[in-house]
Amino acid sequence: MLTLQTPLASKLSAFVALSAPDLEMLARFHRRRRTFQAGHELIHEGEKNQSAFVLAEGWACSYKLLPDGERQIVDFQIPGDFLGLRSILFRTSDHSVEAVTRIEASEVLASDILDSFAHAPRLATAVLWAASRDEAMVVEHLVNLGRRPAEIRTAHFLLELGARLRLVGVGEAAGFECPLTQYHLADVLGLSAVHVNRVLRQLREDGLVTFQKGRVDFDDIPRLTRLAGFDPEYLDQPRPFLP
Amino acid sequence: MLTLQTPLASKLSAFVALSAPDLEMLARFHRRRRTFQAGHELIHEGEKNQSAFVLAEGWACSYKLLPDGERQIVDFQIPGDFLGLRSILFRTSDHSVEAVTRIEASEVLASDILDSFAHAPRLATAVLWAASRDEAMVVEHLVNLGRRPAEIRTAHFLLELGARLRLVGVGEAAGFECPLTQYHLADVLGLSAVHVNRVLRQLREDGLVTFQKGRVDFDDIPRLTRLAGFDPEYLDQPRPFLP
DNA sequence: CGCCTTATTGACGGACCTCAAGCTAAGTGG
DNA sequence: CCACTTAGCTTGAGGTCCGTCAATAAGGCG
Repeated sequence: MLTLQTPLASKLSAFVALSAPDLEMLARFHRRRRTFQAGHELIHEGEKNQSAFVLAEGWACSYKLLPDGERQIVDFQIPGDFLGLRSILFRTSDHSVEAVTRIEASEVLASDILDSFAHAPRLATAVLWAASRDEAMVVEHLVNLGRRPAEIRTAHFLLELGARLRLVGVGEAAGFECPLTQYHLADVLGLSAVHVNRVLRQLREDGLVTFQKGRVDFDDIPRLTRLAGFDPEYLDQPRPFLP
Repeated sequence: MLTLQTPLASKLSAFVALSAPDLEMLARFHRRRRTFQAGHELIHEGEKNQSAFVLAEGWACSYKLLPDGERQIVDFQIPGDFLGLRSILFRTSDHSVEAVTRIEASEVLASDILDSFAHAPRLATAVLWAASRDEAMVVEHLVNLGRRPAEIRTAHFLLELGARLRLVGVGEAAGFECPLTQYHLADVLGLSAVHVNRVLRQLREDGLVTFQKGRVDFDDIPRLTRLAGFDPEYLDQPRPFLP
């Protein structure tokens, strides 16, 4: 019997109870494991025939660059997340992905995905669910950028990141190790690095969160959650939907 | 032989050549056709067991409300688009959907989707592709909100909308009929209605776009496209990926 | 030690918001 | 036919959130 050895398998199993053949098919996603240095760009916006990856270890981020050189980070990826899944369904990738830390990731070929759809429908459903969950996070991020002021936006982002990490068993309720710089925060929050710095100071002095020295510490979770209007519903991993 | 009678079927066929059994399965998505008045809320954020729909006629929008009553529109949907696909994969819907105009839409049950995954893998692949294309639009929108100033943001949005409509055979290159109010624009662009009004005037006086009386007219497409940094690559419908 | 990345803080300006008032067009009922 | 309402659009004045520019620490790391 196959065990749930990978973060992806355990994530998908939270949605669909996967059979032995499903897990075997899923295991094919994890051949071709590779290591990349921090800062390496795995997927290049605008280029054709890009691969996808499954992240096994470390942090990555997906982003787009604008004509004037500015960058908008779309999301950060943590172990168990796909990298560049969209880029194998489109001819050319609509975004870039780079390693934030040193990472380990397995290359997934288009044929792996397509075969799984043809021969393991439950796995296919699970992949659609994972893609939908990613989209839900992007949507929440979009609301964050469109309608929340900088301080609330930052608080919301840090709470979401903490919740996501907890779901894959990283960090504690009170905080987590965080390899991001204030420039990463600026690029994901649509702010200038200078303003991010001021907002972080404000949040720290108000006794809400401390973002410092590679760690995020939640100093007052109830007050912070209320301030941010944070509701983790859209991240929830219920009992399997398909038993 | 089945013909491509619905906008959804023709959209999916641009990605995957669907067989007769695929099309038959897809036809099941279109039983239960219903009509809704403008302003009717079809899908309710936070409620359980919501349906999904396929939009056949008219415009809809998906959005989230914030605690202070503000609204962020995530996207507009036009014929051939799914409404609330994510809400049937999650226990509770993470967003709301309402009709912008009078619309016609067919209710899609979770079982319709799941059966199609089990018995029509090519159709399943096509649905994943459609979901990924929606996500690509949300991502571009996110970049718009995070990093583009109001005027460029507005220009980009109108160009994207025009391009999407052309792909389903609505409107012309020079413009399109548009049922949106300036309040809709404000909610989708993350701006105040007052500022939207000023930006539209600016764009009109600069001879770039005219948004007036239920129509959008592109007055200088090359200059507008350059201003917005608009590249429709992410919307492209190439020859079928799976022949 | 010298270099480069990251963090910090101040001064100043501008993009966008809020409040407020008034306009137009279309509908509704007397 | 006309008062009245309502939804949508328009414009001005004034304030604020956040960006840019600039300078200085404060660490990693060869």
